[in-house]
Amino acid sequence: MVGSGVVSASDSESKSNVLRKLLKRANSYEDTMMPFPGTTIISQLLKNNMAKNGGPERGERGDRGDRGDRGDRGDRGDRGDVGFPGSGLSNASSDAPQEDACSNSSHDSTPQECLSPFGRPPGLATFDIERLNDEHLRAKRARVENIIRGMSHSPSVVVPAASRHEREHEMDRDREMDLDCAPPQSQQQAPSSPRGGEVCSSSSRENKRKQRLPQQQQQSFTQLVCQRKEQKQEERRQLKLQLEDMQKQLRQLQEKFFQIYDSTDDSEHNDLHNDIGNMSEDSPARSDTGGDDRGGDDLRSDNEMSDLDPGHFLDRARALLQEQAMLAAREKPRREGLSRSKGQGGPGSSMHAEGKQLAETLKQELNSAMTQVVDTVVKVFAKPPRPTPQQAFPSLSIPPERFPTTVNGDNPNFHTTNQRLQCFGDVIIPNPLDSFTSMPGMPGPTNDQTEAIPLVVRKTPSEHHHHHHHQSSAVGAHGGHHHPVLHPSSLSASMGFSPPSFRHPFPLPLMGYPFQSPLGGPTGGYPGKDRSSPDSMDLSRETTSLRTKMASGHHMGHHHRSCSPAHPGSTAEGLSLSLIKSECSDLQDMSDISPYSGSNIQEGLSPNHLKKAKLMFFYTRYPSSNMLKMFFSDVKFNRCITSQLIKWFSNFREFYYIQMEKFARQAINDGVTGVEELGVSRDSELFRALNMHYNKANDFEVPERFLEVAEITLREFFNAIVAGKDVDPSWKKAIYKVICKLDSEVPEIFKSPNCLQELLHE
DNA sequence: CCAATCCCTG
DNA sequence: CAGGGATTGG
Repeated sequence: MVGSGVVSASDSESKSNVLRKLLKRANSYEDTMMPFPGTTIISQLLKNNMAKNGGPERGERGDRGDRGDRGDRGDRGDRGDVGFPGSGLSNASSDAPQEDACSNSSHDSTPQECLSPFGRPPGLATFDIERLNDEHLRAKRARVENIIRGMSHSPSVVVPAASRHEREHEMDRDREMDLDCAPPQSQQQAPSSPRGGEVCSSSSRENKRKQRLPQQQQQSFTQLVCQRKEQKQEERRQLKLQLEDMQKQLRQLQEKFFQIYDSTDDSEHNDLHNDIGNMSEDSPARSDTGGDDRGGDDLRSDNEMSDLDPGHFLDRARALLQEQAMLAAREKPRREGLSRSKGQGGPGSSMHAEGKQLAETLKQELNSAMTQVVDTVVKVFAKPPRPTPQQAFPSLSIPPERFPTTVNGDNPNFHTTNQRLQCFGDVIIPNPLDSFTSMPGMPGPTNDQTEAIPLVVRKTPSEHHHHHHHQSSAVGAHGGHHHPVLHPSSLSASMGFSPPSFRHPFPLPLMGYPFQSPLGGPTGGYPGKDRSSPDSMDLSRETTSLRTKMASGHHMGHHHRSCSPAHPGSTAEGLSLSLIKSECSDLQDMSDISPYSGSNIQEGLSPNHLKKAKLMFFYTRYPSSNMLKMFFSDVKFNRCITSQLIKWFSNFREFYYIQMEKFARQAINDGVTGVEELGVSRDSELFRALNMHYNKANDFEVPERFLEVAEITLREFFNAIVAGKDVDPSWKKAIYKVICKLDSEVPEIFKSPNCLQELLHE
């Protein structure tokens, strides 16, 4: 567990780092910082500030996230199935991608960037003016920024940011592989459910979180209550840790700020410290040991924050930055000719006064913001654990006689703990079992009835527009449902128990494919990743998509109750955590109530998916199912979806080869004698035919490699026909074998659910 | 046995 | 493209 000792240690470390970083300001700091989940809001804001200032880091963005993450498909057999599910993920650092795989490298709309919790505030445009001639201020701001950065990396994080980021990648890869290879989980039977296939079941992996189970587990019912209480306290403790970190950072920011502006008014300084100290009276060290019976404390400030949400907080912070900018701009003319280095030696008094004023404002704003954050967090945990009238914790509803006696030899605590944890930490993964049942080779009752369901779900244009609206506005500051500060990914990042799915949302495809919903159905089983996009917390989007799915539902007729309106009070809470919690309980209910809910609301493949698949065909003719899962990570994969995608590519190939054969024969009929005369260029008939099919709108630049492959294929056919091999009924198979080795890497951008927009926009 | 593919049809 | 039967390979 992250103890206070760790915090202080990294704290001192950060301070020393600060000095070093002040000296050598790395241009690339944005890269390392951007994807760091623990980045605080302050540093985010400051970073945005810097970006607006036109820092040199602008050009480096495209590099991020474009690294060919995967490679090594050469040895894949002519059958696409590598049999090793994780193979597509395994070679993180290997080969440089092939030439065309880089065609999108300069594209700078990586998922990470979309994740930036808030857009550039329009008000900061004033920076553009001063940016031209105010070197001093920029340098100053840069220093502040560096300070922040130094601090933001340290608290409660023992691992250096960079390696840590890498490690999370690794972990997730492992997790995915585990997921794929995992043996069938013991399907747990909820007492109320006639068939238990989709009832809440957590893999033991997700149970890594400290399982401190008391010894007297025989006191089943009351014991469970106690455990839950402890869990809650544990989480609260973690949150407080995080809070303290933020406070620490704030304090350091204050100090550095004073240094920079040479404002050495100690009284105010101390005031602020006192304020912060007051706020953090619930110190983590204390709650670590004590921990019980402190709910009253947490409730104390509930009423102060009725209208509070992180959006508000962001607004305030943004206003703060604007204020800073204004002050600095006014200050600029006076500072002309002043000594540039103003470490501790006091420059002019006017500057002093203004700096002081600025410091005052900053402190106030920071203070209030901090207070709000604290209150918000506290409120979350003061919130009753059962937000919905339905049963949020199925473990509690299990008849008591079930656990005390170890029936069938399995540990009763396993179930209950899992279920409980699922409702707590792993709330983002509503039903992990669903991920399992969707894997190939996983026999599951939930898959059976999906067989005959039409797979392409066509949404109405209005709904489409709706989604777009949400997407575009999601980046903005309309702060209702976006909670960058307390977003799970940033929260859990510094917590000890981060549930797997909270981690590293960045390099992975985000949710929100134009027609698709982020969180899928009630069990929303994505293949174990990418569900931490801020958008995925968007309540209205979620409900919309649910509604969409049900409206378009092809007589999936199993009546699950509508879950759209079923987030009581979530918006009022304005916090993703609570939102998730309530959502979890809802999902829990779904699985408990409706035996078919597991695969009932399935995500169909939209026309856009088809389009994307066609474009992908330009790169890969024989994608493995695992590859497809990776590139269509926004669909809930089950047997049908997989089959359909594979069928698509099979159809693509069919058409492709038919064209090849046709044109080869045509060439022969035209008197072509040698393959040298056969070429495939962008204006050849063959290419036009192919492009017509896979890229009808011609809005995608077909990679050069595809032309080469097409040419090779054409020549293969030509040679085979000329050689008279076509008498053999299976003469094409040899050609297939050749062609299947010519697949190239699909650019990373295709993993993004929004890749169509990004690809076709260029 | 199952997944992937081929082949054909509509 | 989708469905469906046949085939193949693990």
